[in-house]
Amino acid sequence: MSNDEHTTLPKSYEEMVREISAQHDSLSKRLKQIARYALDNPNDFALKTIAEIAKKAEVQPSALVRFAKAFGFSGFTDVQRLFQQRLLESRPSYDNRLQHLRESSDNTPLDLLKKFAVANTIALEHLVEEMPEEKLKEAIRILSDAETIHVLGMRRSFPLASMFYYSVTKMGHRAHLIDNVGGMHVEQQTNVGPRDALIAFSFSGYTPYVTSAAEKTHHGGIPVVAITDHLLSPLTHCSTVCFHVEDGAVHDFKSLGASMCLVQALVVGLGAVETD
Amino acid sequence: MSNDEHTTLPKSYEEMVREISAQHDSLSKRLKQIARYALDNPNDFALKTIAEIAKKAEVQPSALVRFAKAFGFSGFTDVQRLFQQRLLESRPSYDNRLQHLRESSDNTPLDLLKKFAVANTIALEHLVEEMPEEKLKEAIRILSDAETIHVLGMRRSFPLASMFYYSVTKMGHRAHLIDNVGGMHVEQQTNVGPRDALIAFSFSGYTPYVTSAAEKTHHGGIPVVAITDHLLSPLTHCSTVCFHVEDGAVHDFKSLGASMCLVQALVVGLGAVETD
DNA sequence: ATTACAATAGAATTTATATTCCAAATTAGA
DNA sequence: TCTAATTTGGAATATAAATTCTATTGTAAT
Repeated sequence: MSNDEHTTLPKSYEEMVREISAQHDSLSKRLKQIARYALDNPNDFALKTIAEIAKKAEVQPSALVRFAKAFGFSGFTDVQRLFQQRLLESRPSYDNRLQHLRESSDNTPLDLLKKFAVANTIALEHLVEEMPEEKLKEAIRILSDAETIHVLGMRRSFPLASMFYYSVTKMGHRAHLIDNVGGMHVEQQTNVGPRDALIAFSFSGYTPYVTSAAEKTHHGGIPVVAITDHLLSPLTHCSTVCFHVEDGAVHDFKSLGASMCLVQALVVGLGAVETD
Repeated sequence: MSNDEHTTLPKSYEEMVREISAQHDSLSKRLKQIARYALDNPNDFALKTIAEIAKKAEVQPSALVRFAKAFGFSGFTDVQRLFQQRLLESRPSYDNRLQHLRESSDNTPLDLLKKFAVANTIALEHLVEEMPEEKLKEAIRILSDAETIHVLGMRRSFPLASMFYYSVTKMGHRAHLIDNVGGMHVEQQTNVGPRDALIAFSFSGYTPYVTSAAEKTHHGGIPVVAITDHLLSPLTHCSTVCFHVEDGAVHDFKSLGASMCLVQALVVGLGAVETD
């Protein structure tokens, strides 16, 4: 009659999550929808009534019951109990882990992760505080006016460049990534036309080619938006708008969190302008 | 007839507790009994039914309703909601902050920047809290044992892949970026040998090739470290270790801050192991 | 295209849960 | 001690929620 359980029925929230993720592929469309909702909104699953959950998840109440049965339960109530358990387990008291972290000298992987997270968070705060609104607007105006945006960033900056390129093309803007494939950066760069713009990323190492490319473009009267790490960076004086982003570092490894954030803001800001 | 409320009715668990302790002396015997039970077993009050609570507290169900009314509520259900809130408060819901953020008013460039910064910060907190130490260690062990680390990530994930590649080679580890230049990803992938490892990045779009490459590698008995965005991602089941990172998003544009952070932690962790 | 099968929505039903009510018990004041 | 007011227990009721059932829709195979 009903679903034969190929598997033992979950006894805890964790088991349930594991089971959901394991069975997910073999579930029907509606049941998948519920599975996703469960994982994304475990609190609702714990406290709301079937009717409420059904409404929010945009399914029928009966579908929730079927969901429960698909995992071997006798009804949804049993599933709900599992999700309630989760609320009871571990209510971690809020510690001042930021402070504690800085003092800790360990370098276990988890410690490193925490340090990077803190470094990034601080960098993000800085970024927002130091950012003059005018600069952002100006940069977006430049990029928006460009027929094609040429994107340049090597080595450490390449992830930023490729991300900008991906996002901005996704938004429908014409762009070109100077990736130096085949060592053809010179050829790639001669493509920059008078109605275009260049966005250049360069950090501490300052790959010479990036600097010289920005210089040449800037002197040619083509607008350059630069993202770099220091006022004394070579890009400061060969760009129309220059952002100085201090990314957090741990053991000399810069984390690009803040720069990424800026890139995204530029791209989305660009999108907002262009759909007006 | 009924209890005139000398006081405004509680809006939160904390207010309720304060009210209970304030009124306690003026309550009847049975109601005192219930008050004590409520303070000692707030979890029961949040999750059990009236009948169950009544039984455990050795009172009549109706007494619980009277208790609620004594504090100005229309029924016990309202009291229960307050006690449920408490369970939710202890796990601050990121969703709420994000939600609030998305709905917030303006979309000036500076606003967008702020939104991304907050979204990233939240994602970072999340990342750290949810990360099991074992997973990190396991991943680092796998990568460290590999003769060559093959790095795979397309489209949106390409920035992550290229960053991992850059950092890890900088540290002196042998690595190979599957960048699909010249459409040669198939050829690039056949290079993965039995003593190597694969690290794969894939998010929501789940570029099919990345999935299939991970599958093939995994089934070939070669260790796979995956970084993806959801438990239901196709990578979950074709990887030796799988990280689920929820990056913040604004206007559907995911910011890679948290993923970047994880990448850096992996790389530096790897460096720490290898210099031992 | 046709059939067989599985999945689904929504109404109908059953079950459970909360609330009300009132008679009985308790307490306080005279 | 007697009376009136208050509190209490527990059955009766009303309300809400979960579950089942069925007609309908969707889907895959022939």
